Amino acid sequence: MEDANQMTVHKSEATRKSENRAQALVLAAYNCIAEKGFEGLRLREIAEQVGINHATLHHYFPTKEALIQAVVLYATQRLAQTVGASEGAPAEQLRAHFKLIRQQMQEEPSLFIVLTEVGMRAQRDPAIRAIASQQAERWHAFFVKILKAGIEQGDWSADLDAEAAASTIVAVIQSITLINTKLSSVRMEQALQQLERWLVG
Amino acid sequence: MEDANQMTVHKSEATRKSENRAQALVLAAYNCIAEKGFEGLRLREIAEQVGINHATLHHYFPTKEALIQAVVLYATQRLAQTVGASEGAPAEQLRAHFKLIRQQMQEEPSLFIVLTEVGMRAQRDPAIRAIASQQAERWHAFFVKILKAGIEQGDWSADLDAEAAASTIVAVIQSITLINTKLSSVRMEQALQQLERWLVG
Amino acid sequence: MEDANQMTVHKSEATRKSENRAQALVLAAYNCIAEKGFEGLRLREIAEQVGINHATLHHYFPTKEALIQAVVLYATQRLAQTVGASEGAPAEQLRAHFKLIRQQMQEEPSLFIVLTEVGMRAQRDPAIRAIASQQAERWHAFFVKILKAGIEQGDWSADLDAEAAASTIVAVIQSITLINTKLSSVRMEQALQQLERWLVG
Amino acid sequence: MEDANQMTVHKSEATRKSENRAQALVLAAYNCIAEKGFEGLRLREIAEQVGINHATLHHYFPTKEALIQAVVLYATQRLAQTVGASEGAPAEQLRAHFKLIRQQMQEEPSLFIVLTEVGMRAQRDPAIRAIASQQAERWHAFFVKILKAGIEQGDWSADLDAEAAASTIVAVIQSITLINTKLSSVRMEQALQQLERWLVG
DNA sequence: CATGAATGAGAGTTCATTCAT
DNA sequence: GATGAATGAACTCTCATTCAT
Repeated sequence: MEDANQMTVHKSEATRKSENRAQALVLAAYNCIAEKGFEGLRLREIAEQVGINHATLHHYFPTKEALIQAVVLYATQRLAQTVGASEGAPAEQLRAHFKLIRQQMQEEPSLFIVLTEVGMRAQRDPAIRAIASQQAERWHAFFVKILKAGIEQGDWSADLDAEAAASTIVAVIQSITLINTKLSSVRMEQALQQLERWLVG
Repeated sequence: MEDANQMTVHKSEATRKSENRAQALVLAAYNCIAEKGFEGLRLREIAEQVGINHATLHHYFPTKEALIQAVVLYATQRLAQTVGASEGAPAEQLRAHFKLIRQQMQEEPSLFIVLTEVGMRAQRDPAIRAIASQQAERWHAFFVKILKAGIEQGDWSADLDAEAAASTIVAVIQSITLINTKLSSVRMEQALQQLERWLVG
Repeated sequence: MEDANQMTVHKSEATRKSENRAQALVLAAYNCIAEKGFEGLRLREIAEQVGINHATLHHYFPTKEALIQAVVLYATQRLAQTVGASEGAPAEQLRAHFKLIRQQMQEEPSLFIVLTEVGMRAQRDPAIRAIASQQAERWHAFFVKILKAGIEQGDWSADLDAEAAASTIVAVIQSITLINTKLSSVRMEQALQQLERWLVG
Repeated sequence: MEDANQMTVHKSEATRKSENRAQALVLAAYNCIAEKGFEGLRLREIAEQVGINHATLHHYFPTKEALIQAVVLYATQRLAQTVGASEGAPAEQLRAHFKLIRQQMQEEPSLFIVLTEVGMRAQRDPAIRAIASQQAERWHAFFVKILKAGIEQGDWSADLDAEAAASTIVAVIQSITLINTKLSSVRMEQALQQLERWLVG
């Protein structure tokens, strides 16, 4: 521990600056993807936003792919922060979680846009799939755990298939930002509420 | 008259050949998008697959955008064919419809992949949004109609919000192909089944 | 003669239509060049303006070059119509001619624009040079004839170099439409008037 | 400090090399335009002449238009160098200036060819017009100044309209290279001499 | 004569990546 | 680490021309 700390402290000046810059690049790329999708991601633009030369970017991320993977990791981890913190009875947890997600969707819809982009890309890119599906599994497991606990405590009927219900929840949330017209965002809100009603009355 | 007719026939042969070509191009582009996404769509490749010079492609579709729009129209219309043909009692219709979609998903998952790509692109491209959202609305309306009929006939509780439930259904279906790992496709299957259970017991 | 006439008469229905169309194409090309220069001349556009298919254009003019040469001939001949019709005393003729040119420049500046384009192209294209320089010579000769007649009649000093003065006149007229800003068009008007003053007081 | 200076020197070496490249590209484009006009300007060819990849050209000039504007600036500035350096009495200045221009025309007729191309293009391209007309104005003003000074000193009659005469001079010079046949170049020489005779006897 | 279809050559432009400094 | 310069591969799109019908 001490060693690790010392090392961290020791390297901090150079390393932290480097990490900050890497993080700044990831953030800029993240925003760019939210706005224009992977299709619109340009390394020169990202570098410019962070205020460095585009060639310098390659010191932090050797290839475009490497930067993208960092963005994928960042996005999935941000979602993970939303997950897992809730407490209380299972039904209560679920309600709280839905609330958190609805908040997040309103405050920062870009996260869900990026996650959808990531999902599409994961279909084609195994490296990204590895990162994304791991996170999806974790999320799914989170819901399963709550649902099972709820079934045990009688919150839900023993007939409820926890695995299936968790899948549905994840599916709905994942599709939530797919279509972004005002009309559709109303639709998506309705969908989430309906899910809640089915599950937690 | 006969001559004129013959000419007409003659023309229609040429026209049909031309339309076939255009359709072949749309199909090739459709498959390409299913495989690699919009990001991986290359006009030269499409032309090559159809067996024509890439310049000839511009004879049928003046710009890449025009070709893409044709693909979007084709994909949404293919989905539309699945919708609407069902008969019987509302709950039965819904069940039949879910079955059709599950079949389609297994027989031709590419359709749903393309539709998701279209959904993403619709966020940024108004022309595509116009095509896609129109179709989404039609689909949503289709479910609302069934659900309302079912509520009237007592298939579902009067408490069920038809609009919201329809939104949920569309959301789940739309997200169904987002993650395509074998594991996840099991998940999506589960999600659809869960939906069915909630709705039609 | 009779034969020629008969042939002309005989062919007139088909031939005249054909010639009309060829003429229409030349006119359309002429206007296009006046607007956008040779650089902006597109066969498809010309054909469309005349209302025929672009492939059909090649029945009238086998190549783009052939059409351009026809335009060059047309433009130089239009200028020739302005030249040569004047009558009266030499100084009077010159004055009248300047007046005509000033009129033409105001009524149809495009002619002079096209002629300048032709002049530039003649530098590079021998076929065009042959057409254009022949006309320029004719024009120059026209001024020389007037000036010499005027010198004989005492309108101008015997010191006046008719050849040189004619060259100056042609040069000024040719440059007249080169720069087209409002300011410049004032300048060009001044230049013509100054020439007149020098020559005819 | 020395280090910093060295760095500055170092940088200037790189900068100078870069500027040389840019200048070389402008020169190559200039020559190309002189030979084939704007119509015949091909970026790949220019890059090849300078010995770089055509993509590298875009490092120096982001678009073709930018390169063209640089050529326009270069050509007008070269002409400007001829203008303005003369000394002595007005009539003498004018004579000297005509001599300079005649020299320049013989030594490097391409400058005048390019300037004419620029003039044509200025009609359609506002950005080029801004550059070119500014230079034309400067040139015109130069002649006006000389002529007015000459009128004051009695070199020319007070009747001479300095503005108009200056316009004529500019017009003649501008048209000088329009037609380039040997015959015509004799004509242009004559035109310039006639102008001189009218003005400075 | 007229046309839609097809083509080849080539245009300007983009962009991730590499490399010497 | 940082940078400007350079590159190659690929992109979409244009256009005069040809040809079968």
